[in-house]
Amino acid sequence: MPELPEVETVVRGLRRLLPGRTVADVTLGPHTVVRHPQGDAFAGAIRGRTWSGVERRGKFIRCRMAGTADELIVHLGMTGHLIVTEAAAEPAPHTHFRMQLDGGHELRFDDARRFGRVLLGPWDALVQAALLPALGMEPLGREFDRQLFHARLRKTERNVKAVLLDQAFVAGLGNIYVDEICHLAGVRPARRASSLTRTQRDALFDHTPAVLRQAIRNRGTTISDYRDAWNAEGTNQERLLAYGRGGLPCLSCGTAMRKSVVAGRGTTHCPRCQK
DNA sequence: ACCTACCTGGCC
DNA sequence: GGCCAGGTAGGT
Repeated sequence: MPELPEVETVVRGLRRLLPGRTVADVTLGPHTVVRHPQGDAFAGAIRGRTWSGVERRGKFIRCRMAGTADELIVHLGMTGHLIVTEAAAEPAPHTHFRMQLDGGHELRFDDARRFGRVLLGPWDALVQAALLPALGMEPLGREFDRQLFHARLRKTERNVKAVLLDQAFVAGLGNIYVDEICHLAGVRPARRASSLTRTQRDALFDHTPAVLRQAIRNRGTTISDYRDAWNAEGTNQERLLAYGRGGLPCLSCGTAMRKSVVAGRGTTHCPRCQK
């Protein structure tokens, strides 16, 4: 479900409440969505702690706690929700943890498909232990580097879609926004990356942050499941040009958009505008 | 560098 | 009943 703009919107929502709140108690559901640490250590390390800040890295949410290098790390998978709510509110189905906060709120995680992941620990140590993946460039950060982008695309035999979906290359892109980026850049997702012109690579590089920033302004894309930290839907689905528009006319040229499978994912492109 | 599996729910 | 879905990991 959630890609970088949705995760960023959740993070901004959490920042409005979490910092300064203390965790009075932690309740875990029957399913083991917590990957690390196992057993009671997870709840024990969080109970009594006070949240300091909330950050995003790729599609991961990082909730920092005062006085420790440990942080709560949440990946929403396809259907996960990290939500702040009144403590009295009925929990959503498939709620996997609840954290009672001072002031009458709870931080809750629910995830029907259980593709999400929850970990606790220092970020770098978890990467070292291979419990977290090493992530590539942040597309909205200063480190998003044009030269590196060109070099990587030039040398791989994979298709453009697979490369852009690779979290070890650029962190945070997913199926929706890769289709949008390719459409705006005029590039077929199935194109072998090494066959692109310099101009096409530049267009992909330039449209990546633009597409993500627009989606963040629109508080994310809600197709069905996605909600932010305050259970609100996004509006970016009203602005999508490619994703979900198979068979519909291209908004640039009117040609019917084509749906296919690229890199194992449903993919939509305009056969006329995208080369 | 590909597959397939992992889950549930919604839609045809 | 079968197919599809915004996510990754793990095996080939």
